[in-house]
Amino acid sequence: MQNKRPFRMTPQRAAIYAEVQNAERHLTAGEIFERVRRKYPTIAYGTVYRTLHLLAEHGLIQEYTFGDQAALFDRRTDRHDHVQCAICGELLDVEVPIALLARQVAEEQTGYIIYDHQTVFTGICPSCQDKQAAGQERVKATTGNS
Amino acid sequence: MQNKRPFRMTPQRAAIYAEVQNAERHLTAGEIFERVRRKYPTIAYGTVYRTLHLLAEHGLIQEYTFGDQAALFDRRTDRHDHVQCAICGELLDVEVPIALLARQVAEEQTGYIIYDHQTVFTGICPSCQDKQAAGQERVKATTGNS
DNA sequence: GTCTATGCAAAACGTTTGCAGATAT
DNA sequence: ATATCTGCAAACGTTTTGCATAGAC
Repeated sequence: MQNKRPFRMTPQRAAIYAEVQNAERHLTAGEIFERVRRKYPTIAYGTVYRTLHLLAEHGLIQEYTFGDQAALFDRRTDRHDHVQCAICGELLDVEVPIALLARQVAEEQTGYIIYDHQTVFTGICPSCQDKQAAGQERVKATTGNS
Repeated sequence: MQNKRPFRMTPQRAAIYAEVQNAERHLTAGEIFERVRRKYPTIAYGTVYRTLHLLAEHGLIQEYTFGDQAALFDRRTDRHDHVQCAICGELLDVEVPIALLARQVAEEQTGYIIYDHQTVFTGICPSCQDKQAAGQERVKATTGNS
């Protein structure tokens, strides 16, 4: 099922892979490009994209696209879901064990053979909840509203 | 919560809305543009995009982006999930009633307040299952494999 | 010597935007 | 009159691609 053509782990590719592994969060290709460029100032955008897709094809990283934003790359290679804050955009991993039940329902309804799924929860993160609460206080303190 | 600035239902906007309503499946902005252009040959891409976003803001249609493909517009305005065929790309609506349980789990794990979610199931549609089966037959009939 | 990878630059793609003229209230 | 809407064209951000050079096996 996987592309088994031999591929070389060149220094550039290793650096790109390392950035994904060491990232504190999911990064866009552009962010990875910027970070890798610190060590390889001549690296090209095209190389970064080609490498990220190569790594994803070989199952070493995962690529996600949420909404109309730039694609994000994830060091995790196992299936998991995400929550995203509608205000600040923060994106977190989350484990929601509903796979079997949900897939069965989907298969029965459609006749498809389902082998994967992805859920994105949208909400408000704790930090933005606090900011909202503070905002409400401020509104109450001044006037009703205009 | 909704933009209540008055907006005019111009002939162009009505035509765009009608195409989304009458579509046999989810359409991209480009497809909607092509279809509306049959009646309004001078309509501009920009008008189509602006109108689709306007309609979505007012809750008259919904916009989805899956993977890195172009955004799709849906006449349905209620929450529902989707299955997509990994081979032919067909995209279908599906109803998977796991909302409350899944959201609770996500909220507990992250501290977020969740108010929406979207699941995309990936699999193989009945038609592509048949084609695959036929392909397997052909392979067996000729040789083991090269 | 042959195949693969890189850098560069241009192009492709979907989408958004500034603006002047047209249209509606 | 005043505000909104349209068409046009240019710009935008992301991603892909062609090609010549460089490097690995």
